[in-house]
This record gives sequence, structure tokens and C-alpha cells, in this order.
Amino acid sequence: MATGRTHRPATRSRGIPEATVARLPLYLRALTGLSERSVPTVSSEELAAAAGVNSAKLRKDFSYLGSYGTRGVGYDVEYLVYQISRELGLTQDWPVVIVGIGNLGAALANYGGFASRGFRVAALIDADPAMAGKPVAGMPVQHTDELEKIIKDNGVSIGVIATPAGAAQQVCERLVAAGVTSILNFAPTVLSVPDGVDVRKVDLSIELQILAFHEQRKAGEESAAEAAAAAPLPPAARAAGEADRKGPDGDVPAVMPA
Amino acid sequence: MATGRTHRPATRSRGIPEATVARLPLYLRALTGLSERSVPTVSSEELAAAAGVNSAKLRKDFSYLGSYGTRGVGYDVEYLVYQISRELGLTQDWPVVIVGIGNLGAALANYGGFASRGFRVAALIDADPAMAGKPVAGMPVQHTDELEKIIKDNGVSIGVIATPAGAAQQVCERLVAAGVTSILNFAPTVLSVPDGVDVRKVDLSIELQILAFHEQRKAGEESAAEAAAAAPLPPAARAAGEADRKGPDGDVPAVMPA
DNA sequence: CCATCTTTGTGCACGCGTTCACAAAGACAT
DNA sequence: ATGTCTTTGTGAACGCGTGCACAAAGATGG
Repeated sequence: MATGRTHRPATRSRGIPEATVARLPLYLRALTGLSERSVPTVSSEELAAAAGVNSAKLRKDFSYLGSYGTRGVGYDVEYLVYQISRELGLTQDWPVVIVGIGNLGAALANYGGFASRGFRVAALIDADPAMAGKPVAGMPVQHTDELEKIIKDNGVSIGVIATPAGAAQQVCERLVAAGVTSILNFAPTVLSVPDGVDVRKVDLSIELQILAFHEQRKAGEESAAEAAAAAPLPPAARAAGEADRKGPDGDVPAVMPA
Repeated sequence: MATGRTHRPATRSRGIPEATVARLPLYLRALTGLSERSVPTVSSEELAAAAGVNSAKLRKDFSYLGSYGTRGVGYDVEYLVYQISRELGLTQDWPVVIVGIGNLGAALANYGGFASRGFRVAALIDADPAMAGKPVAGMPVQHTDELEKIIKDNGVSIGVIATPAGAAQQVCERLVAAGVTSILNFAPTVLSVPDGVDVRKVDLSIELQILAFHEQRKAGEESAAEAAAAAPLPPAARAAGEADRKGPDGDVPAVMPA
């Protein structure tokens, strides 16, 4: 999960739990698929399967929105699509700026999933003067100098940061100062923002590391022993005149470090 | 957070809670920064601030790994870097294949964060014959026909899917059949995999929708009333001979839908 | 109009994760 | 060696999220 919540410590917003909010887009996607196939109604069981969740969880999630189902029948697909869209705020237009038009930024600019759901890329911004004016995804890249003006002129409240890590915090501060209150951060850094600003983080490297952890477990623990034995610097080695008090193996037991 | 856990229902692996595992890469990144600045030791308070978490949480997280700190002093940076790296399995080499070399796939191939931590891009694979042989990130793209051979020859156990949604499930099945047991999925689809295969999902569109939800809340609820009034299809409208039993406004109350 | 059957909506219990608060441990000074 | 001071490691309480299981609601058929 590349998701990284920040701030707003699990506050439930308007009675809807964060965990439920995070699943609404999932339901919406599944429902959109059904809608395109002109399926009129769907049961919690079917929809849950399509969204990859438990049906009881789905029903409880929907119960936070209201009683939109019909017992004995299920949920009206079109109606539910509308209700969830409205709840998520997708019935309105959200202008978005992407800052940092490198490989990732360009990929995001071209990503169809943005435009498809109320999100409109209002501008692409990069600090490199050589990029200025170059078209990416059919839109000219603008220089960072214009950032504040772009934000204000377009009423942008959501910013996407795809810059290198070193530039992210500064870009973030300029975005916030200009009026942005929600940030999607792809840079591998912890952003600090004032209260009232939401930050969500997508970190590709972290996701892979989590997978590696589970992968290593699956591969078995037999290699863990040798790895521990090859430990480079027990913390005691840092101490000055202290040789070792815990025996020849130091504080590194056979199988697992203490 | 673009993170989507799948399978392994919150099973704690080798006694280390999932939530802790998800934070280890964060700590590791902060520690790496300190290490580069040759900081010898760090307190839980300082490190927690750098990683953007609570210090008590950090100490508890580390306690699952073992007692690597020194009371009154803090943690030895180098030693902790090694221990976390080992725990995450980053001391070994992880060959990775990226399937689907569109805008996103190319961005991933160029992403430095992969190579920096034990992950080696072993191959880039795409279904488009026109892509075959074309160099991306200094590496020739190979055709999907070679998928199974590439996986087996390189001993790949981690696959990254960056294909369109329609192709993702099929690619996933081929990867799994060829021996991949961990998948990082960028396609906006729910992948179904057999037991023992881990899937993590990164969904850019979902992240934006979650931000939009909170953004809408910040903007106030005054617009919610009119939006509800403009509801297109109350579910009762679908029924045949039934006009309305709940009064002229149907089942849409003034402020919030029932 | 009544009986049956399907499916929702939810009360309840359980477990994980977070946080507090403090005792234990060790560094450091005297 | 002893005392003080800093910081870790963790016991315990709390809250959120999940899933079970069932009663209520409505559709459907006779």
C-alpha cells in the first residue's frame, strides 16, 4: 500500500470513517464498470466480490452514507454511483497542478485516470527553464516562477508534487502559501505542512521494500542466521575502551540478534 | 496513501505487525540521511521527528526488532541501518521485472529509488511488438512472449504491473504461473491471486479521490444541500407502477440524504 | 392478503494499532 | 562507588476497524 496518511490523526470526517472513505473509490470503480454494462442493480455480495472486499464491510460502509439499498433486491447501480460520487466530491471540477515534470510527472500528466473523474490538469510546472513551453500531454510546461499566479488564477486547491526529494518541501511550502490545501506527494520525503492541509504520500520504493520483507519471509529463515553472523558493527564496538563483556560472540546470538 | 493491502489478512509476520513493517522503510530513509551526514547516534525523539511519526510508536516498532538502543544515549545509526535493511531483506539482491512500458512503466524504469535499495530491474516487458528492442532507461524492451523465460532465467520473484487495466489480470496470472510471488500493481484493477502471493496496489486516481473528499469537507457543507436536491435518479424511480409514497420530495430530505 | 424468501442494515465482540506513562537501564559526573 | 539525569523499552488502557450473525424490511408468488 503506497498510502501514507498524514496529519488529521484518524479523525473521522463527518461521521464517515477514514477506512471507509479510502474504499469508496474502489466501490465507485466497480460500480462504474457495472453501469457501463447496463446492470441495473447489484447485491452487496456481488459488488463486494468485484471490489475485492468483504460483503459485510461493504454494507457497513454504505450504511455510513445512508440507506441506499433495497432489502431483498440490492443496490441501484446508477443511484449509488451518483451518491458515492457526490460524497467524494467528484460531481464538481477539481483543477490540479503537477509540479515536477520529469519521467514521473510526465506519466502523471498523461495518466487518463485523472481526467476521468472530475480532475482536470490545470497546469504542468517545472523548475527547469529548458522545459518551459515544451508540450507534455498536449499542454505547455510552465516555469516555477508562475506557480503562485497559476494557483490563484485557476483556483487550484490540489497539488501533485513529482519533483526530486530535495525540492519537495520548498515546492510544498509555495503551494500551500498560494492556497493549495491538499497535496499528493510522490517525492520520497516527509513533508511538513501547517494544520488544515492534507498530504497523501505515494512512495514506490516503500511499496517494494514491504514486498521484499514478505518475500524474504516466504523464502525461509535459514539465511537469516548467516546474515546475522555477518553483522558489521555491533553498537558496543563504537564505545571507546570497552572490549566485550558478553563473551566472544559479542551481543549477536546464533540465530537472531538480541 | 496509495497502499492497498491484499490477502494475508493483517497476519503479523514473524511477530512483526504489518503496520510496523510498513514504517520500517520510512525509518530506514531517515536513518540513511543521518548516516550520510555522519551522525553517529540518534534519539527516538529526533528520529521520530525526521520520519514524521510519534516517538513512542517508533520505540515500540523497534522493540519488535530487538533492543538495539542504548538508554540514556539513543540508537546507533549505522547499526540500525543494517538491522532494518536486513529485516526488510534489502541486504540481498531482488531482481524485478516491469510489465507494461507505457508512460508509467518508463517512469518506473527510470526511477532511481528502485535501484538504490537492492532492487535491480532485470527486464522491461511490453506486449507491443513495436516496442521490442527499443531502449528504455538504457535497457531494451522485451516482448511479452519472453515473459516466462525471463522470470525463470533471472529468478525473479517480484513483478511490477504497469499495463492498462484490461491486461493486468492476465499478466498477473502469467507472472504467478512463472514463479512470481510478489506483485506491485499500478493498474486500476482488483487482481485475484492464489494464496501465497502478495499483491500491493498503488492507485493514483484513488489517492486523488480521497483528497477530494477531504477538500470538499473543508470547503464546507453548504453546497451539499443543493447537490442532494439535484439528485438524478432516486432508486424508487426505477420501479414500474410506483409513483411516490413519501411525499413530493421523494426520499431526499433537505440537507442530507436519508 | 398471507407466507416465504432474499438481502439489507446493524448490534456485538474481538483483535490490532496507537498512545500514555513509567520503571528499568545505562551514561556521566563527582 | 554512588547519585543524578537522560532515554529506552514496555505494560496497560483505549479506540478504531473488521467480521459474525441475526433481526428487520421488502420483494415475490400463490
